[in-house]
Amino acid sequence: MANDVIEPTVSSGGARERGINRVLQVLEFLHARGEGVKIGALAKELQAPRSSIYNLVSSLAGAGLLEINAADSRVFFGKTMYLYGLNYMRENPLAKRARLEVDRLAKETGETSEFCMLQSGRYTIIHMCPGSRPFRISSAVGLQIPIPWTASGRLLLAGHSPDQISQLIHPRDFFLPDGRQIAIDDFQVAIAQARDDGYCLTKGLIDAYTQCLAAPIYNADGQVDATICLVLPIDADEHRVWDLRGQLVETASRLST
Amino acid sequence: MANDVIEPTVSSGGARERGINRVLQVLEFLHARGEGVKIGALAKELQAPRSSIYNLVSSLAGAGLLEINAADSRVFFGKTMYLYGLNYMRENPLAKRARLEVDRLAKETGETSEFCMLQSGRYTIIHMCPGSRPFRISSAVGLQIPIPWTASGRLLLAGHSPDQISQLIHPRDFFLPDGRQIAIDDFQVAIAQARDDGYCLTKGLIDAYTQCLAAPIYNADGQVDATICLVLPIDADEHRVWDLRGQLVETASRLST
DNA sequence: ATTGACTGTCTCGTATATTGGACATATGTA
DNA sequence: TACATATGTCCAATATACGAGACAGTCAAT
Repeated sequence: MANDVIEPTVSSGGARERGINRVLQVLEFLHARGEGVKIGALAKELQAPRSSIYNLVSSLAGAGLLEINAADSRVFFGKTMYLYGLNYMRENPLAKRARLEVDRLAKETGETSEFCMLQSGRYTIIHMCPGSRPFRISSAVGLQIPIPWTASGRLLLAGHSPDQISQLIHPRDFFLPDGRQIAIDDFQVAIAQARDDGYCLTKGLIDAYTQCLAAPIYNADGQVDATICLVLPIDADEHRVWDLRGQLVETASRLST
Repeated sequence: MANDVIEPTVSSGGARERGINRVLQVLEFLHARGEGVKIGALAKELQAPRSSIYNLVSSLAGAGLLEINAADSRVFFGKTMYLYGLNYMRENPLAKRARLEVDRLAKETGETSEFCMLQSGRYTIIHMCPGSRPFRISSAVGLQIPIPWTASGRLLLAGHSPDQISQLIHPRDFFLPDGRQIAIDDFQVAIAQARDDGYCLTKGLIDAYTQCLAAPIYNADGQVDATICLVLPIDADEHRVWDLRGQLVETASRLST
């Protein structure tokens, strides 16, 4: 009674999933894996009955949401998933508008420009338009990056309490690619700062040669729903960065509802 | 007994669907509809129990595959669907290569260029790159067009028997936008012709001002898996069309396994 | 104020989707 | 050749997801 522990979501052993949750498990796993997986391996990795996965995959493959490679019988996303997914970009009011603005920004500034959101607790690039520099930043649509590594991440967490933030982010994500560690306290301060400033600039975080400039897009409730950001070379002229900041914030506020 | 009718797939009333099939039903419906639908309407249109649809939608929305518009609570595809779908383009060997070739063709020829496949029995534009003409053909990725209206459609049906073809295509699809009807016999002949020629050219079918040039992509079994096609103005120089035909066929055969 | 239509949430009995296991083939390796 | 491991398909038993309906709340029209 003194310690009336809440059960950690699932009682014991392996989370037993059925029905639609199995479907979601499979899709999530394939997305995380990023390449085709054999059905057997899929069942093993998900700790699910082989027969269940066979049934499930053949249903999804029948609809074209998954495809089974004829050569090596690996399972991966199919063209129906692609076509369904395009509906999001075509119809979602925010995504639709943001895409146009991002493309415009990239064209006008010559810098790589991105539209980002949280997707199932992960920082995700929804749309990106490469800049015109010969050495391009390696970034891509669909890429998921640890939240603390990014300027956009700081803004996207603005509405969350420190506790939520600590829980949301895996400790390993506080280590940058080069091994440096971001102190969690500094991070919390940076988030508050970014919220108050209405933009965020991070220098040399993911790599030493770039700085990222991000601005928040608010939804009707005043929550940060998404961000747009520019990826700039670390030695960009300070006045120009300040000017770009203005453009970015202006664009973001136009995208806010 | 004289009229021992085969039961129309499901005994009585409405096709009773459960589990994963319900999921597929919902997604298919939303895709066909092309815009957000209220949950209640969704249940009504699918003739499904309201409570089932509520459960299903909230599961899918929880995963981000669907999203519920906060303002008017309409349901439509979500960003997770978009991100999952991108995996298809990123990883599918054929789609990946075809996209590059289509972009190249459009750039080199200045004409609208498309990559097409059958998706659940419907002719679908998987990727498109607009040409440089001032008056663009209105075509878009994800667009589904009645098979008989297109040059690609003729090639995609190459492997099917006349019976299969008749069954696959809805009678209404033999009527062109302007009301003209395509005779089914002529259509069958055109398919055989296209198969033998290894390409297909149709003039003024969808509209009077364009002709379409398509070439088949074969899979390992020698079946037509997909096509690439060019959309040209109806008065294009004949020699140029012949030259483009060569380029197109050559590109398609490079894409064939 | 009354009516009707719709939304979102919940409960409980039961039709059925899921599953463990069996089977026949295929692939690989000592 | 024999042995081990994986694939794809099928089946019967049963745990459970689904569906009918109840309920409270919202909105518009009369």
